[in-house]
Amino acid sequence: MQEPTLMRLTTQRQIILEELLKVSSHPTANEVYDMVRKRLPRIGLGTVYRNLELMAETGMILKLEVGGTQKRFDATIQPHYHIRCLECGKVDDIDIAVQQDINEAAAQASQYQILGHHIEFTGLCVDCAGSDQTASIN
Amino acid sequence: MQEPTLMRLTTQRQIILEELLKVSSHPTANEVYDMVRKRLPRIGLGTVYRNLELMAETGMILKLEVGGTQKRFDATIQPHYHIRCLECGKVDDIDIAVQQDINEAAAQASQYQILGHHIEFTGLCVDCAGSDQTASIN
DNA sequence: TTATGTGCAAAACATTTGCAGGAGT
DNA sequence: ACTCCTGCAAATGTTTTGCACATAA
Repeated sequence: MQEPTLMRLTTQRQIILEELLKVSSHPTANEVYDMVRKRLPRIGLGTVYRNLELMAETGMILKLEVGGTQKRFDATIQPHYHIRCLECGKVDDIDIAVQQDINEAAAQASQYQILGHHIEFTGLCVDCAGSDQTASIN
Repeated sequence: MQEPTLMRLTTQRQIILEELLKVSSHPTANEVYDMVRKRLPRIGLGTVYRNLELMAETGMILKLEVGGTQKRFDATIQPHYHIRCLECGKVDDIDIAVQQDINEAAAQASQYQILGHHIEFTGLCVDCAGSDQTASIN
């Protein structure tokens, strides 16, 4: 008899989740690695990637596939949207109403089986809007 | 006196743009490379990357920062949204109305200077919805 | 003629993976 | 005990870059 495979509660996983819950900055895998390493100096980057991926698959956290070169992770799992600074790459939550109706519209406009959507705004954050050298891409 | 720097019309650029105009598949840089190489066998992948980036900066084409591991490029520059298959990674245009009002909402909800937004739907394409092994991430 | 662009190859990043030993249940 | 997980290091995949030569204007 095979029991269903369960995700073990390892120290590494606990601490990754704890650290992710502490911040609202949508860190990249490498930033999570840096945060976690302060408490678990011997953790490997591979472990961080594996666990972030696993936690995203099981719905404990969100993997943000926003623009830029790296994936980002978010412990806030309620549906919400993001805004990314084109200058410095920072990603913030943006509190506007979730467009519940557009999945329906999308279903009518395509052959796809719609599973969800994400809106990403782009712009300049307060810090970068001031120091005003025309935004670079990314 | 310095004339404004201009983008030279090289054979490579012409052909990259022509090939991109031929398709509606939002190819990755590597796919563009393959397409272009049939006509210009000695072109380098670096040249393709450099030119796609440059053409995106000047607004001739769109660089799509959608989910998945690679950036994609689109010769359709009118604002429009996309849908990505979670199973096979394909990206299609989706013809729903552009939400003109949400940039305004975003401006009120954040400190950012809003420059734009993009909506990415996720789901299963016709091919993948049929062969129904639970979608993998990406 | 000369600044800009190209091909090529190496470098730089981001992410994934194989494996031998370690730890949760 | 018996998997599943981890650290480490190597491999993979994507994009960028340095440089000597070529070419559009």
